[in-house]
Amino acid sequence: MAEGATITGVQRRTVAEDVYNALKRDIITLRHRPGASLTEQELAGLYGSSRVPVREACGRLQQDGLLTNQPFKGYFVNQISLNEIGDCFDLRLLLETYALELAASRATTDDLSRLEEIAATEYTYHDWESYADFLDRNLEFHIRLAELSRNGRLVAILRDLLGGMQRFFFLGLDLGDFASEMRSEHEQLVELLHRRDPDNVISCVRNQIQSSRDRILRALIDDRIELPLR
Amino acid sequence: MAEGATITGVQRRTVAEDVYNALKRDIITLRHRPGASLTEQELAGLYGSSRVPVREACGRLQQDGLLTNQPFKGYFVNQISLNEIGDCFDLRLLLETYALELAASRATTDDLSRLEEIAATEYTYHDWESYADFLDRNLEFHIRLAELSRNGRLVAILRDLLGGMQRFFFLGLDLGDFASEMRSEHEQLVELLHRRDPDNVISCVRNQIQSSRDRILRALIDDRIELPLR
DNA sequence: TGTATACAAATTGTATACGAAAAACAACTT
DNA sequence: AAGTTGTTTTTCGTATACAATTTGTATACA
Repeated sequence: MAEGATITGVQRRTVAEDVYNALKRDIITLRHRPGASLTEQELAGLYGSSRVPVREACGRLQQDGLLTNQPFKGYFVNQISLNEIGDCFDLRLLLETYALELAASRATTDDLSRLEEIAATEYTYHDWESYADFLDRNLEFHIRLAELSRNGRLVAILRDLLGGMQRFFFLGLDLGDFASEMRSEHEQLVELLHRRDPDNVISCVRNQIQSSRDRILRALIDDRIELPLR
Repeated sequence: MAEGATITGVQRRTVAEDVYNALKRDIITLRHRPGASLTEQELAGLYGSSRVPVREACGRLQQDGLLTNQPFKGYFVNQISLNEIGDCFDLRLLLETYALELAASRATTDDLSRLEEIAATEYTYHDWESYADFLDRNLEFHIRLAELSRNGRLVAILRDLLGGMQRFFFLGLDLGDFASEMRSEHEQLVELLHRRDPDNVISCVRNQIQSSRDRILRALIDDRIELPLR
């Protein structure tokens, strides 16, 4: 869901879709800074389309929690606040552990094999271009993981939540080279699922989420970006 | 969030907003049956606007999980499946108990007083028109309750989830006269929050959600609507 | 100087027209 | 009768033009 025009999984190339992806990426990679003001006209110029596809893209980004519309003033890139980061991570913990609890009992060996293939994803430290790609694949991994819960609505919610958090994750990546660390975290999770070890799966994902949160908070404290404290 | 054009809480009347609300209500009250096919043109005619606001409305309803778009075929009202009902209720249990857990420790006496005012909402048995209004106010109550958690993202998720479940709730209402029962359930919850009794708050809401689920499943078994079994 | 008012500018909201892509259908071939 | 091809119809996607609404500004007046 929230994936635009789809034909049973195949995505049609539409201008609105392109604008959505491009704009989203630019927000996530902080090319558009939190608080920045963007008008439809401006965006239409920037991304080479008319205002109609821009409107559609902005509408979706509003639901993604990345943009806010102020009538007759324009769109504004949502601020990143410590509160919001905390809220999101609390929810991520709640929902992702729940998903894995279900997955541990419902996933087949086949499912897990398929998952292994995309667990192996890394990025190149200091290569900003690779960050965005990594974030996409990392998101896909977590979504596939969630899909093992066999609860479609849960997957949709997690997709939205994690999608909205990509911007946070981006902050954490440049802080240090965690590429291989994160990769082995992925593989460890799949391994534990293979062993049908629900308790350890839960505590494992819990630790991973905590360390992800810590990475990001450390990046913020390192003054990598100025942000409102509440 | 997900509330269309807003000026600090005040909602502007826009055609797209009207179409969204009207169409949503018609889907929730089953005026558009699950599986029904709707084209943009058709909807524009039905709701007296051009296709542009219809597109926007349908886009939002897709994210709400009420519509699906099949390119070049039209929009289709999503089916109601037992699986989906189960999934949604599982999530509701998880998220709403979590929200109340937070609320129990974070809500002020003032918050609770304000909540009491909207807890008292009923519907008139067999008066279908009153059902939709009741569902709206009931949703508002649960959202306000969730807001006491002070986790804005959680509120947004619950708004989407419960919003998408309105159609299920609708089914349950006509099964019997639960108006006063639901009202006292609301009041009981607020009462327990007042007493700062977290454990009982949780078990209370758990019971209420269970009985809500049972009502709906009973309505379905009573063959009130034909639906796919998986 | 302060305030009210009228006007101009900026921005979004909506309708409409046109084009592209897919689906539905019919005619044709084998 | 089945499959294939070509045409028509349907439906969506996009650009553009215009209307509605708000904001900001300048001006007149007290």
